[in-house]
Amino acid sequence: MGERREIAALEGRLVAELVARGLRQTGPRRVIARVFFEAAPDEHLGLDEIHSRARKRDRHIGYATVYRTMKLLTEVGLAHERRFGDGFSRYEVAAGAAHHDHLICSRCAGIVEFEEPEIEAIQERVARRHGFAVTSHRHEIYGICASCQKAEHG
Amino acid sequence: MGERREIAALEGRLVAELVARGLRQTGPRRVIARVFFEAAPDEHLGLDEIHSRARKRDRHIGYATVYRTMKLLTEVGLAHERRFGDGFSRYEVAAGAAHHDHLICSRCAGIVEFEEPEIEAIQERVARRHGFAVTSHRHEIYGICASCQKAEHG
DNA sequence: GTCGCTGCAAAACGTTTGCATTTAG
DNA sequence: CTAAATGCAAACGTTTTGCAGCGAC
Repeated sequence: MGERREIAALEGRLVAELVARGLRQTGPRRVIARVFFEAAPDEHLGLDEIHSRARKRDRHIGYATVYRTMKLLTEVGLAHERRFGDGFSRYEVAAGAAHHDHLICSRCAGIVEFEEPEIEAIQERVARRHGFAVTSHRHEIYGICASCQKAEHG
Repeated sequence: MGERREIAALEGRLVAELVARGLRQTGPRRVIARVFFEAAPDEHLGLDEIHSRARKRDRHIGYATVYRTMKLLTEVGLAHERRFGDGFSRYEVAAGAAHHDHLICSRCAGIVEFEEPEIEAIQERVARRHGFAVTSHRHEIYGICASCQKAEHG
């Protein structure tokens, strides 16, 4: 699997960004970034979760450092901050490539990602019609997932 | 203009809901609902703004009452709560009819609404493919609006 | 030795709730 | 009269910041 390779690549990009900005490579940063990069692509971790996972590797890491590191990762384009309806921010690895959106189950909070180039195209057209230059977008579909639908009939 | 009529209609729906639920018609509720219903369709007021407008008509209205009234309006389906990226909730009159989404200018925070049935259709298809029963969605396109683009070249 | 980074604790933020009082029905 | 609604102030949960000490370079 290319997983290892991809994480290494992400870490490489981070190091490059740090150097380019005259910032330092530190233990906490490395741990937090790695926890984040290693998360399953559909986990969408919140600060709390990242913090607790990071602590398993270095007990001293503080919440504020997680916050600041994720902010940094977002600024350099390695992370995307998402705000679903549940009150806190979640982060996902910025897919260098295709953008994707989310299907969110209102019952079990499960999240499925999807890509739909056709929607992206239409959306680009809509924006142009209104004179907007698109920088990003967010598209979330809320509903009840298959397994929760089944459970409901029980 | 049908504006007056429409506000009256919305107020009527609210009264009907209140009666149906055994709730009371009170001064503060009337004022808050009216402020909300009278807002321009693209204003997307936050609690703060609704509160301050309501206070202009009744100095005694408290923030908590605005909060609870907007929650009520949301529950009975007369308001939709929106959370854009700016940290607080905004409300808009629930268009009984067609759903619409938002184009948001990252520079001036201006908001333009749009409807795109084609996107809705595709999205329905995507959800079905994943076994989801759609209940709602949110689609926001972020970018720079025409006038901010011009300003930028200045 | 710098200057950035860290952890802690505390502030800030919008949202939400407990409670004593007021008021619609 | 009674239960619902109100305003205030305080509690919440999360995000953000101030600061003294620590550590990368």
